[in-house]
Amino acid sequence: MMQRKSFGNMQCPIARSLERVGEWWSILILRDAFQGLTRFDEFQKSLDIAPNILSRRLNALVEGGMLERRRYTDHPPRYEYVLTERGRDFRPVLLAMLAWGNKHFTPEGKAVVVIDRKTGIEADPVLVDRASGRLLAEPDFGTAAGPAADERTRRRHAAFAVAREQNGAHHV
Amino acid sequence: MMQRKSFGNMQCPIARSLERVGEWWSILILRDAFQGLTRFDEFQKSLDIAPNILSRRLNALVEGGMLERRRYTDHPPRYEYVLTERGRDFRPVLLAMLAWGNKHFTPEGKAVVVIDRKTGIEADPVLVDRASGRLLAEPDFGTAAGPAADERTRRRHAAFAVAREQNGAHHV
DNA sequence: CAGTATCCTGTCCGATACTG
DNA sequence: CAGTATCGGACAGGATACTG
Repeated sequence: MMQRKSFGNMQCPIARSLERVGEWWSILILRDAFQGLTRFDEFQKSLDIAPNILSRRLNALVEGGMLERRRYTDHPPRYEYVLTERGRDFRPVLLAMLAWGNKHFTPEGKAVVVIDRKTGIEADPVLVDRASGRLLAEPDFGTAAGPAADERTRRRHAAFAVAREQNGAHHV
Repeated sequence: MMQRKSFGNMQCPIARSLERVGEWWSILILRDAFQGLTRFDEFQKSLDIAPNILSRRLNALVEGGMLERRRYTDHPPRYEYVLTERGRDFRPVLLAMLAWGNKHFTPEGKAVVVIDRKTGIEADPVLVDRASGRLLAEPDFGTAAGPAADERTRRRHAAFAVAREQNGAHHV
């Protein structure tokens, strides 16, 4: 009945992202890819995942454009899986999840942290606006219907859209 | 056999986060909660989700500490679901996913954007280190085994751990 | 309005065996 | 080493009916 993954308003970029990385393993595979893993059996050992499942997820990630399958030796033909630009762009999501997990699900302390590779000093990942450097926090920042929004999306974001259109200086 | 969600190295904060929000709907429900939705039927209409499934996911989110179930009227007893601090802290993940989706999966243009609510100007979400404000990008920043890392985690991050322990100024 | 109760289906995943 | 092929189980999710 469900022809393919389809969740509510498919215009939503979050829902679209989930179409690509919604499966459990996908995100962990990408995480490992950022660790530098590229080969089938590296992923398999790291994740302790059944080979058929790994194959399936890897192919899905390749098809989704997050990984590229590249032959690294000719005979026998051997392939490695490397992050594409799209895959690398997923990194902020991963780090945001890492920060969230570190804050809320590590009663025994942090097992993995983000560090400055030169100094070894731990970093504290926060999301900001690139131009202004301001923290992307409520209530200063919110979401709004974008230029390509359809009716339904626009209705969802009515309150913000108003503020945006007026482009005024009063708070909502 | 699989008693509960368990993926490879469960020390990893990303894997732990996935335990809580790994199901497809969970993230979309949180997204809607940030839109201000609080009531059962609001979620249901917005997501076009079966009521039993919504009930299941909502309860899981409450149990996981992301949402709080709060009685807002006594007779008849009515409840609303509001974000807890843990739930609100998930926002950067959502916005990072939004940014990723906007960059890669919107051939027709952006349907939803992050804006400054006062000015209506679109923001460009990027992840930085809170203290230094520096972009958390490769190769300057990476992940490393934290203080609570077990053997396996430490081995995974061997290269980075070295840099961290030496705390030196040379690059890896 | 805010769910619960049933029943059913899809598919993600695990286990295992096998191949170039 | 790098996968494919097959089988089976668990569970997320869908459809629908029903209740206070």
